[in-house]
Amino acid sequence: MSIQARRERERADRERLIVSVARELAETEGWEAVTTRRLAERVEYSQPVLYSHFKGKDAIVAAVAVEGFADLAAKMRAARGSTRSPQKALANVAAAYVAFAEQHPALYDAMFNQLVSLPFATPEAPAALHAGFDELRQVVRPIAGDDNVDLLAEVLWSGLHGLVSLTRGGRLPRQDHERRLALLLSRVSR
Amino acid sequence: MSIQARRERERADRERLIVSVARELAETEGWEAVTTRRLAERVEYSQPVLYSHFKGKDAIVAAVAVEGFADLAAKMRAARGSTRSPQKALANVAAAYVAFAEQHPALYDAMFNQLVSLPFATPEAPAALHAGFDELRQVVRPIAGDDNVDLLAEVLWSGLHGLVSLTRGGRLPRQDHERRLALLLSRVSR
DNA sequence: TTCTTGTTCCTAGCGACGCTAGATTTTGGA
DNA sequence: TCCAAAATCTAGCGTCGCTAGGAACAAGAA
Repeated sequence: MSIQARRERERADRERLIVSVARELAETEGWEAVTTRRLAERVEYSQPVLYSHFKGKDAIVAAVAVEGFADLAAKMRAARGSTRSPQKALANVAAAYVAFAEQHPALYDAMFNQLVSLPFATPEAPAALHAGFDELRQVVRPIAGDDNVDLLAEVLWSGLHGLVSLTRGGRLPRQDHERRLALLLSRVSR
Repeated sequence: MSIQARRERERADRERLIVSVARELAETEGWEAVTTRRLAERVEYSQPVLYSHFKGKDAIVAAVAVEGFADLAAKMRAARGSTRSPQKALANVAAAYVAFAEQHPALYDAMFNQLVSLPFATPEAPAALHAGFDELRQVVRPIAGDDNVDLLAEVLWSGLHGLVSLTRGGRLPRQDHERRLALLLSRVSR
């Protein structure tokens, strides 16, 4: 009995190890450096072990992405803090979102580009995902007026994501990034 | 003299053929089906001829993307037409943008996701790219107020791109797509 | 018309990828 | 101590982007 418990514990540890090594490798060298061979080598197991934990490479990327969503949600929560002014709260959370994307480009990639198959706008979506979206909802509520809060949160999210992803892809010059963000917020918030 | 001209003409034809076959293959079967082998087979040449035209596969994708930018710019231009009302013009152009992304997902992917190395926010950027951005500028000018027109055009672009790409990735439910778009426009345009 | 020279193009193959079948080692219990 | 089962590895499949080196071809000279 206890011995099986130990085995399960070890398996869970190894699974966490795989995910964190994948994440670290992606964050330091980019996703193109994350191959099943390299990953297996760093985890100090052979390739097939990866497939006893995850259905395929995509599933590993997905696991990393879920970590990313949790981190992002936490960052946004912290940024909102106990800010009184709705405008300030909005600005802080938006800035946190953008900063997260800039500081963790590979993670952000996994969350929004790499991956297509994570359940999202459904109840089965990871909790961290709902938590992150809730932050946007909170911060948007005071400025929604007659508009639907959920919809406005989604629109804000779209604006932030668009800004971030066009900038990261070189589509927008990095130069006026701050001004664009400020303009987006000022327009969205009236 | 004339014979070399013929050769150059044939080379140019073949290059166009490669790009259009790549585009067709991508649009019908997705980019993961566009391999250099399959492409070469459909063009009825061997793989290495691709590399005598393009530096690598990325360059072929880039060529397809440039076609995409031209098409998108044309669609937006047509949508604006001679619309009188600034609001209507904005709505039409935005709808055209979104429709293009929905009708040509693979093309849109090449333009905004697949590719990182196209020169963008610089003078060397393909003309079609400037043309497309100009459309946004035109349509945004009347609603800019005291704000910088270029910046507002970029913000609008970000919003549209965010909406499109989150929806396409399953991050936003397709259901209220229209309402989100309307909300984005109403917020941005005051 | 035949030969030579330079270009064009293809065959074959390299290293790396994600993934898996089957052999081998390790493990815990009889 | 031995055995069955579980865990793990070795080896390899098919595919990828890309390229070296040779074969086939065309154009000008003899």
